[in-house]
Amino acid sequence: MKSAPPSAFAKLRCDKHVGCCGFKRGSIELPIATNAGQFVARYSAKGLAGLNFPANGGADLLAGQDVQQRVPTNKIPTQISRWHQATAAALKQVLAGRPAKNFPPLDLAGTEFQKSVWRALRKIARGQTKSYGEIARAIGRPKAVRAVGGACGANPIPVLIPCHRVLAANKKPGGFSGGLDWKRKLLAREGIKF
DNA sequence: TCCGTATTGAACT
DNA sequence: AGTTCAATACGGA
Repeated sequence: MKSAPPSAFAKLRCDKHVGCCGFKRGSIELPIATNAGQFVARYSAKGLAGLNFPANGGADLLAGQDVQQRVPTNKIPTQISRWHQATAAALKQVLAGRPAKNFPPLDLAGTEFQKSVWRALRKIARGQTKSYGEIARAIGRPKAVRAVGGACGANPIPVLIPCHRVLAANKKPGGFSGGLDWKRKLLAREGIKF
């Protein structure tokens, strides 16, 4: 038996109108089945633009207001399929506590400040942690400590951009957009105790 | 402009 | 060891 085709979930977001298939303005969402549930990846024409944790009651991301149209599997651009394979592989590696490689290109939408924070987050290796203050110093804004927390919370691609590796200065867990259980789980998989 | 925040460190019980 | 508090940068409304 073949696995279920992603077409049941693949949908096209379009800023313009129904039938806009150029993928220049819209984005497409694809599921990733893991042993921790079904994640949903969102792609723009430039790369991976978002990653959502498994929704408890169902795929809430797919119910977004701006979803205009389902996309048959064979209409998914081969480039996005390729990115999606890389995303799925990288996600599963991180969930297994292993370093991820072969990232898809990331299309990060945010302010310059947020993007600089996210860049700093990507430099935290598997199994290591940093504090919000350390991130603030790393980007040359030593006093923007709380703002770093805000940028972490606005991280559109959790897990792959490892915001879970940021703890408070006193080694308390801080917060996590996907819920602290996820943060603890991810850190535990990397052998980090706190 | 005002408000909330995934902070921090010091000064207190 | 827990609590309170001010300083602080940023982003959304």
